[in-house]
Amino acid sequence: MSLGEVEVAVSPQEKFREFLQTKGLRMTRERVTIVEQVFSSHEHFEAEQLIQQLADQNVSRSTVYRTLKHLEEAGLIRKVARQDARDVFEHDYGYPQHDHLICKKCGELIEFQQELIAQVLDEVARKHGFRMEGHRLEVYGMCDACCRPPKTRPKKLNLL
Amino acid sequence: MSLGEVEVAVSPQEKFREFLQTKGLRMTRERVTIVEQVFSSHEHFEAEQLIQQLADQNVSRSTVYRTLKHLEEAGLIRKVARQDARDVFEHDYGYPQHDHLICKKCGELIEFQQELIAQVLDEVARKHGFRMEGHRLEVYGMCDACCRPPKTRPKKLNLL
DNA sequence: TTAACTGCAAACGTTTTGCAGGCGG
DNA sequence: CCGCCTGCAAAACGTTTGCAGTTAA
Repeated sequence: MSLGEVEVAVSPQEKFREFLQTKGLRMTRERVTIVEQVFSSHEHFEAEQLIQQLADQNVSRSTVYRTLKHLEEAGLIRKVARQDARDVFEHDYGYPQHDHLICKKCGELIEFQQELIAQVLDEVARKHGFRMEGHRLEVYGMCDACCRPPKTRPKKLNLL
Repeated sequence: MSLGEVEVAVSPQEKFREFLQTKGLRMTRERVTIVEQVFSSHEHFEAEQLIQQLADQNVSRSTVYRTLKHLEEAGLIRKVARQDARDVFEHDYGYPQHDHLICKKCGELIEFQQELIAQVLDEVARKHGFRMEGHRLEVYGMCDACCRPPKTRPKKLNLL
């Protein structure tokens, strides 16, 4: 499934390097490592997670937080929700615009795309003379799996 | 229901008292005071604000936080956004469903109503077998006022 | 009476920052 | 060589909690 990716002309690494240059900042070993880890999968992630994964590569907590901030400013990632007291991030580069259904029970984030929403928001913004830069839409509730009573799902894994 | 008013049969105080009773909790002087303050205006507010306003009425920080949690559970208020690191609340009782434009510069929250959004979300949720309980939509950008650079008096456009 | 409530201060978990030394450009 | 970068530890932040005395019902 590694194929079929969106056509990103420039890799996240390159994109980040460009951003850093325009800001007079530098590409370091730590930053390369972080970008690598962040873009190694399309999963949502939290700072703490990243810190764990990078622990054996000698990247400190502070550097992770500092770099996440830069990545966000560079438009490579974005905060997508808050789970408990932690920020949840996801890719914002080479990834189509979408929003999330958030299960209050199991915490799962389900992505969905809905062209109409962006259109409606454009219209609303225009009406208010508001220069829209982005949005965050979190839909709360309970996911399909968590809705079903336990007894109807005896968890058969016949296909293993 | 009274003339012209929204159809709120019961006052926030009463509503809260009912909620507390069903939970085996009590209506105290502090809780009355807090509900009073919270519903004295329709403005958005933060915990810290409330704490300041209630300081001279001998309501402690802990009690404010604890009561906000109950008010939220009672459906009287809801978290509407995050500003910096703080939760922003607003009334959720006797107040129509709406979302917000949030100015990144001055922090202003502009409310808007858009029937279509709820409809779209209903549809999306159904498609995913998701039981929607609510949503939070924050639109980021810059408000009309902040978009115009010269603030107090429009200076002449002496282009350099 | 008795369980819930309160204020206080200490605790909490996440994120930020000051610092002294290290290194990219 | 300048000044951005790093790890560390400590601080900061909003929020929560343990406690012991207080109070609603």
